[in-house]
Amino acid sequence: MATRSEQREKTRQAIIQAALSLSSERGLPSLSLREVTREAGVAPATFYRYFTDMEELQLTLVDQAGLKLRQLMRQARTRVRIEGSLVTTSIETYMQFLEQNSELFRLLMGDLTGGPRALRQEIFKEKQRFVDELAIDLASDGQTIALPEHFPIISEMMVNLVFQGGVEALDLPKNDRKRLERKLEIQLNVILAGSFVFATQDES
Amino acid sequence: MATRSEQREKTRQAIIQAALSLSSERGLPSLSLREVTREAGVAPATFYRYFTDMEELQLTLVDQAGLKLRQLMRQARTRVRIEGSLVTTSIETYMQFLEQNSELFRLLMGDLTGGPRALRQEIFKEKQRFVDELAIDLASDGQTIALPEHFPIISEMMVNLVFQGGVEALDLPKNDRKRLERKLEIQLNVILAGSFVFATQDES
DNA sequence: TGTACATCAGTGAACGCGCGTTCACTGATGTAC
DNA sequence: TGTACATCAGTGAACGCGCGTTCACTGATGTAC
Repeated sequence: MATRSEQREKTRQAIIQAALSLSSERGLPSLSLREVTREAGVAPATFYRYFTDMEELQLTLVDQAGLKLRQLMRQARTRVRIEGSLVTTSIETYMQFLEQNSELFRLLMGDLTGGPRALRQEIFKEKQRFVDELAIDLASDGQTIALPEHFPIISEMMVNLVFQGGVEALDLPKNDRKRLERKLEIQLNVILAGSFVFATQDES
Repeated sequence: MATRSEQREKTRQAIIQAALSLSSERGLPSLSLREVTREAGVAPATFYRYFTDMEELQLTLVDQAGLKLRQLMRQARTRVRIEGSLVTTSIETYMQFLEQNSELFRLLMGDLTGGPRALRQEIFKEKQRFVDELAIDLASDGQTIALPEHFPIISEMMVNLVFQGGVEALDLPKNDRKRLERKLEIQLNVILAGSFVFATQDES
């Protein structure tokens, strides 16, 4: 039935998924190899057919999370340019992603600040890529008015705030999340208003 | 020489310090009891004279970190009101604290987003207290102009951004930190400018 | 000050356990003819 | 299609190790008289 390579990929994903779902309760770094393989339904030794050690699995997870998030947000911002309100649409999309990929996401944020050094740097790079893309989109969308050198800075503000807000949202019940969405909206609008002021105040 | 209670306190602090300094390399949650006592120079069994388990030690560390940070920042903001520039002084003070207490700090941020649930909530409360205090200070300092209902929101923005920036600063060399300080300054000023706009735009 | 007793911070040995890692293996899938 | 052999995903048993926790103990500090 299943070809060898299909089966291989299936097992690989089972291990990754197991690590992901276990990591949402306790942190990634404190997961044991045996725990993960047990959750995945394979023998401990099987792990070594796919990863050299736990650290490699962690890096894989981070890559995967970052990739997925960036794809989704990029696409969201494209949609924004067609539909209208940048702020509202972006936040809604982000929150949707958050609900569907909460483990992936908590992992990304948690290890950004608290994990082992190597992991932190990897995640930071991932976040930076994300900020860069947003800066480009903001600069080219025509709605956002800011000093040219401020685009990377306000992008970073937005990403930091939305990410931080998002990760806090995970621990909240549904209706509190709506309130948080509105708060994020205000925050982003404050930033847009502020950057507008800087861009227009002293035109010589 | 040393009284019993002095000695007791000294050992307690040795354990706490050991956990702190070990936690900066790998996360708090993955520290073992034996590791900590080894680093502290006491027998494993001694641990139980001070804490019921590792979780209690973790909560102690978080409390301690939060307390120390809030004290320092409050005092910094008082100084601000005397000296002048809120933004510059606050950031400088914060960065100073960061350098002197980097472990304490990374711990606070790391477990805010990635640690076990109980720990996350404890740290979140700590951060919220911090945001509340800033909101009060901003509202009463006369320099900051914003809609009344925006004070808590912009306080949270500031705290989130500065905390996030700070924790990233820990991995940077000294001179890059200066650049980061300047970036944070711009970010806070953008927020202040933005909140000003909202407060003044449609006065009916 | 000196003596007898109480307190209690810190210990060392022991326990059972889950861990990461290795290795020779099994048996299903894939390939060559 | 059928047969013989190669590949290789997955395994089960075994290893030595550090872990958390317990317990009866030691000996210095504190207290009462």
